Amino acid sequence: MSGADDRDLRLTSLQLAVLRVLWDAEEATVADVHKAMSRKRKLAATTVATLLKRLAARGIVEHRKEGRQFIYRALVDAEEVGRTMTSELARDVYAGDVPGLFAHLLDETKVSSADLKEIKRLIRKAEKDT
Amino acid sequence: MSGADDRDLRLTSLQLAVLRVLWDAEEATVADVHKAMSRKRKLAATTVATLLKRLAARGIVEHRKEGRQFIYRALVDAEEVGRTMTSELARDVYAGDVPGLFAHLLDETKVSSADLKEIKRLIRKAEKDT
DNA sequence: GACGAACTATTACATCTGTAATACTACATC
DNA sequence: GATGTAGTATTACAGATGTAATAGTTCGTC
Repeated sequence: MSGADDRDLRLTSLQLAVLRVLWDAEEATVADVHKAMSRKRKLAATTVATLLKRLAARGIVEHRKEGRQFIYRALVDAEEVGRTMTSELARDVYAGDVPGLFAHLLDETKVSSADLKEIKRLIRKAEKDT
Repeated sequence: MSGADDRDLRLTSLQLAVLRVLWDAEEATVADVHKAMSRKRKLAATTVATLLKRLAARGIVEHRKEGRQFIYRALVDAEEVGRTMTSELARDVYAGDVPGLFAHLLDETKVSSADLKEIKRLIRKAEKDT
């Protein structure tokens, strides 16, 4: 769900990294997010707090207060963001040439044969309900 | 070719719109780009000039002078940009879950059956040279 | 009830982006 | 050679982003 609101879902790599933590954890404090991200990027805790606050201002996440700390949770799901950004990529970079996008996908990110199998299943499904 | 340079290929929608003109036309003046874009976005000619100049500063395009005007051409091809941005999307949004990305692709952008056919061909090819 | 610790809020600042107005320059024409 | 004109160069400015330091607030503990 989380609706087809009007929020702008153009998100940067860093913002997505923050969101990922929330997607994985459902709810998290600033400290939690900071910790979870620390493996990949070493940012000051206040930086993470700023990022979360900005995302909150955009309606991408929200928080409730518990004691003196904030518990954040995402207001958009990965589904939504994925769909949006994928369509934009297809439109902006591939001028709508979806097979072209797909070709790159196959080519660049090395897709495992298990993945290929899964993808073929998806195609059969798509063919059915055309 | 156009090499695995160190240029940052993170490009916005607007920047890609400019690039698209150059990709389609091989070479173009500011006026050409302005005109080509005008169907979609009405920008001042100086705005387009600014965009091109900034892209040039980033090494994404280059220009040569002819008379008093500049002839621009892209220094990166669509291939390159597409690959880069697709991998980033897969990494950042899908945490590397390529079938997930693909599922969205099938689901959201309505893929024609011709495209599905083409995609299946690509898969067979990928399976072969695994 | 004073103090440090744990948190959030405020402020900072350089860079990039979108958008364009204005200033400058050189060529064609009268 | 003065002038309009077609182009580029310079300057502007607000909003977003990455990054964080510092300031303020509130518990828990002596």
